[in-house]
Formats: sequence, C-alpha cells, structure tokens
Amino acid sequence: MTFSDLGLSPKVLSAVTDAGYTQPTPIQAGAIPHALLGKDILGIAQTGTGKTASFVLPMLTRLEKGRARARMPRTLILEPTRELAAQVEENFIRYGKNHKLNIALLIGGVSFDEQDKKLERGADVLIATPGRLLDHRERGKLLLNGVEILVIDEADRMLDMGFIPDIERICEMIPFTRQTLFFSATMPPEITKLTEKFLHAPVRVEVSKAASTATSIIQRLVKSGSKPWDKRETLRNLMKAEDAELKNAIIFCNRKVEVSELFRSLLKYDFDAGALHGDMDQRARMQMLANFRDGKLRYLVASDVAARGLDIPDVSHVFNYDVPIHAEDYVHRIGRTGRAGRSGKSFTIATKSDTKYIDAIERLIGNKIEWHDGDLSTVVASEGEDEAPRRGRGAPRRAGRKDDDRKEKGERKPRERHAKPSEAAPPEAAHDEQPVAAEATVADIGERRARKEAIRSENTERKADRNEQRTPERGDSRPQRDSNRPARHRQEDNDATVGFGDDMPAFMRIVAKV
DNA sequence: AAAAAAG
Repeated sequence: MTFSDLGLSPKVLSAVTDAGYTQPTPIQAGAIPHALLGKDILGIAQTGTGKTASFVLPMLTRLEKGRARARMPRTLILEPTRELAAQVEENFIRYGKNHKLNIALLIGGVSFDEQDKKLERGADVLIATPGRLLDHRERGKLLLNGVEILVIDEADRMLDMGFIPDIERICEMIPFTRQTLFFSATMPPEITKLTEKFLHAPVRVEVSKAASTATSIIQRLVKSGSKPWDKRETLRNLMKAEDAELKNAIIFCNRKVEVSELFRSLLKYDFDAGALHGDMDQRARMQMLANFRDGKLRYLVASDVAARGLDIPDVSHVFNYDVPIHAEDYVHRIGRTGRAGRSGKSFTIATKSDTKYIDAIERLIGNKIEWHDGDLSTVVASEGEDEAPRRGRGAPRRAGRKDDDRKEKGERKPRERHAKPSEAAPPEAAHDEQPVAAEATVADIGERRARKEAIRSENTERKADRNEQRTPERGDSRPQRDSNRPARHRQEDNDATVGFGDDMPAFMRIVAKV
C-alpha cells in the first residue's frame, strides 16, 4: 500500500513525496479513501499514529474545487490546545504547498486583528480552539454556514477540558450537509453520545495502540525525599547520570508553579532548559516549543499541556518530576518517548506520598514498574539540605539551614496567596540566595523586584547570556505583562514594589513586607 | 493535589 493508492490528488501526492513519505500509516490508509468520498469518519487513534495527515490530506484534495468567500470558511478544524492548533496549521502549510489556500489560525492569547484580516479575506481552512472561535463569532466576524468539512480532533481531551458544550454549540452552527471527521483516542460514554448526535453513518477506523511503544520504553521509578529541593536534587542526579544517553528530554510537573520553579532552578544549575505551561504568554510558548524541537534546548520542563498530541519527535527521555495524579496521564507522558519504534527511557520520581498513584498507574498499565535504585523504604529523611551553588553577592548566609526552612515557610505563605502561580518567587529565593530578613530592607525589596522581572522576561525570551539573568539589577530586563491574564490574578501586579522600585517610600514597607 | 481554554 502506498499513498498513490489512496485516491489523493497529484498536488497532494507530490507534497507528500517531497516530505519523504511513501507508505501511509494504518489510520491514514483506513480513513483517507472514505474521507475523499465525503463520508463521515470516526477515527479512534492515539497521537503518533499519523492521525493529523489522515484528515489534512483528503481535505486538501477536496478543497481543490471551489473558493472561499469572505467570513465564510469552507472547513473548520477544532483542537483542544493552542499548540495542537498551530501544529495542524503547519501540516496544512507543508502538504498544501502546491495549493493556494488561505489558512486562518484562531487561537487565544494573540491579537484579533490579524485573525480578522484572514477571515475577511476568506479562509479555506480554519483551525481553532473553541474559546477564540466562539469569540470571533459573537463579534459577528465569522459565519459558519459555509463550512463543508468539520474536524473535531482529540475529542476525549476536549471532554476532559470541559469543551463539550462549546463543541455542541459549534456543531449546531454548521449545516447538516457537512462532512464530519471525528477523532478521539478513547471512547467514553459522553463521546459516544456526541458521535451519535453529530455523525451520520460514520466509517469507523480504529487503530490499536502501537504495542511497540510499551515495550520500547524503559520505565523506572526513582525514590526521592518529598521536599522540593530533594526532588530537584534527585532529578539533577538522574539527568547527570543519563547524560551520555540523553539526547533531549521532557520533564513533566503536575502544576504550573512547579514548572516555573523547576525551570528556574535548572537554569541556575546551567541545564539547557526551557519551560512550557498554559500561563506563559503565547509567544513564549511557541518559542520554547520551537527551540526544543530545533534542538536549541535540550530539556523542556512542562505541564500536561505537552503530554498529549504535540509532535515532538525523537525525545530520548521523559522525566516525571511528579507522579501524575491520573494514571492515564502517565501513559500519555511517557508516550512522548519511544515513538516510531525508537527506544526511550522514562524516569518517574516518587515520594512516600505517591504510592497510591503509583499503584493506580501499575494497575492501568498492567505491570509493575521497576525501581531504579532501591524503593521508597530506603529513602533517607531529608534535613532540608539544599546544595545549590552560592552567589558571592550580598549578606552572608544565616547560620542554620533549618532556620531558613522555617523562614521560607513562615514568610512566603502570605505573599503566595496573592502571587500569580507562574511568577511566585522560587523557594530558592529564600534558600540558596540572599536570606530574606523579617523586615526586608528597601534594597532587598528592590532586588527581589528586579529578580522577579528578570524571571518574567526569562519566560518570554530566554537570554543567551545567563549572566544577564543573574544580575538583573543592571537593567534591561523588562516585565512582560500578559494583558490576557484573568482579572483575579492581576492583584499580584500590585503586590510588593511594582511601580516604586528602589525609590519606594518607607511607609510602603509594611505593605511590601516579604 | 492539575491542566487546559475567551477576556
């Protein structure tokens, strides 16, 4: 079976050939001929199975007849995350290089203007996340009654994310005569109901999980103390131990705060790391992902935004800095490595409180995961030791480490309540840097502010010169404000010393106590 | 115990 047997147009075939593909994957072979005939498709397939091309290629062929009218897109593809949407756009660009198609990407976090212009011009292909799509429609800039082909991708994930009502609304805006291509990795009851409602006599194409993935990934559990610095140390040791074999790695954390904390910590230890989570501004998200794909970054610290769907080929290692709370997430995360028959390694850092989640994972995958270097019964209790490198600058360290721990707990709490998660001061601020006095001096506060700003801009553009990050008071770090941030987070902007800096009047100190 | 997605 080759691509030329599937009935695709010459223009599409030549782009596929140029991309270096000759053999369709099972989902492509199963779905493309039916999709070309205009049939509805129910595709049950995981990512990494060639699912995207299975709808992009037939759509391109079918779009060769006809032209788009202003504000009336001819096709619509719904994706759960912005990155996935952008990835689908790339596929249309790659395989549509012999076509003159207008492609519009409607995702949140970026300005409306450009998106509006593309809609105005008439889009052949509209790729969107649900929120931004509905937003455009409510503004009257978008008519969906010209849509001939609707694609709903990653439906089960849309369900997890609470998008199903939005999806139903959107489906109801599109004429009955459309063709619907529907993809989901799993078929929970809610999704089955959705397909019964919105698909007409679909052809079901099911691709079993690539059995090879499970076997080609070496999985290990790694014991660790439960304090953040224990876990960071465990991770660093692991990264160093794997260095020779490690080409690149994704490091998953359960929370966005942890992503940014770990990211900053790794930078301090000179690891070549980037970060990816949903509270970062869109430009930074795209940049980090692109740099990681291009090999400019070796490590990507990420939330589960990166766990599914994203096409990041050739990841040699996956580290779970946290044990995922939901067992399925484990499968998705480690599925980022060992793709396309290659081998991969995954290490999951586990603490005493993680045992029940590990049990759930082992039940799901039907296997015990081996311990890397002894199980949790051998963990030595932590004394709160953090072995981070010191900086020469500033006051000498305070005597007791344990003292500092107490300080970290006691002092960070009140400010943490206001802090936007991704920008909260890292624990290291109290730990392996300047000790923070109960009443911070103006200079301390000014420096902490500068640091925060450096971290902010670090999230947006990673500077080549690390020293700039280390001495942010020199200047050029500018705060990157995200105007899209929900109002409840904005309070943090009034926190501490923003707007006063080093010149903050003394009476403000009480407010800014850190 | 989370993340994601509109502003």
